[in-house]
Amino acid sequence: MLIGQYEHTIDNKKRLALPAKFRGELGDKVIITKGIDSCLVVYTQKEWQIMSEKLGNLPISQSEARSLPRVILASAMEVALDKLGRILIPDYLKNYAGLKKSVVVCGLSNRLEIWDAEKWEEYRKKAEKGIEEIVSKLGPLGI
Amino acid sequence: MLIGQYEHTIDNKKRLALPAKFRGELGDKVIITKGIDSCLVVYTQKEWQIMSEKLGNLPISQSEARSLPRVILASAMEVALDKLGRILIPDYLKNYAGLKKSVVVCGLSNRLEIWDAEKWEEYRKKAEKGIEEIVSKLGPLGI
DNA sequence: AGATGTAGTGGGTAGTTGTGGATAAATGTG
DNA sequence: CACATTTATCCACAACTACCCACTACATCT
Repeated sequence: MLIGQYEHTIDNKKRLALPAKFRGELGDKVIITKGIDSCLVVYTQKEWQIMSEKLGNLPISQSEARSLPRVILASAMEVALDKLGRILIPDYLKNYAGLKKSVVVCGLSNRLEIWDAEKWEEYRKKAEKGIEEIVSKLGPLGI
Repeated sequence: MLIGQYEHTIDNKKRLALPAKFRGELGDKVIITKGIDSCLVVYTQKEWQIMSEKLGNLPISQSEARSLPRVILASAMEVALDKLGRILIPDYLKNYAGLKKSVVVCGLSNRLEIWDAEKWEEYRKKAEKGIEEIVSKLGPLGI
């Protein structure tokens, strides 16, 4: 299971080292694409399979339902890990997520998300406030 | 059953020995994550499984559906116990809980909590006062 | 009380990881 | 076709981590 967060840097060749803990699960090729909230998403080949099937089976009546797979699929890229577990992030994705030097790689059980470090901090702070309420309600109920 | 509290120290390599009494139940890998009230929570792999399934079934809004797993999963870390039952506490968790050298490890039946020793003292004093009230309310309910 | 065993703490060493750079192949351009 | 710029492969360093073992304190047992 992919969990945890790691702060890594994109070097001057646009390379990003994926956390060593994840490598076993990731294999030697991954799919990287746009995520929601201006982050990037990294799927294993297997998870991508599942994901793209889901996207293909969306009801096509709504216009959003058509645009979502277009954006996600068209943005996707298969990238290989080099011998040291680094991937190359294409410019258009790097720009989309506003990645600078310092980024955060988060494990989300079946996929990774890549955030610009500052953006992540911001997002996390906001999200944690809302979540504490939810969790504190759930706590006594058995979690 | 994980019960009791132990005061342990984090050595200069960020290692924390988990109480020997708990080791059998914990196995060789645990999940450590943020808790409420600036403490850390340690789950066994099994308990984490249960926990994450519950999270999946929460009735929540769209934006929460994204932020909740992000924050919860990203905050968590799978850490292995070394041969002497110690775990390595990642920096971001150590900072979150304000852990210094001396910490308190509490058993809470299905999980552990890790507190900075001073914070725990403070919290305990406050909580014990409140408990009298709570108990007096719960008493008639059969606890 | 002394011996024995276990637990908590501390440290040394070897291996791994993250980062940066060097060199070779590939691509595009004038 | 030659050149410049980009892309890929390889290697080097420093920092960190994992693994191993040693020491001390406390508890237990004889």
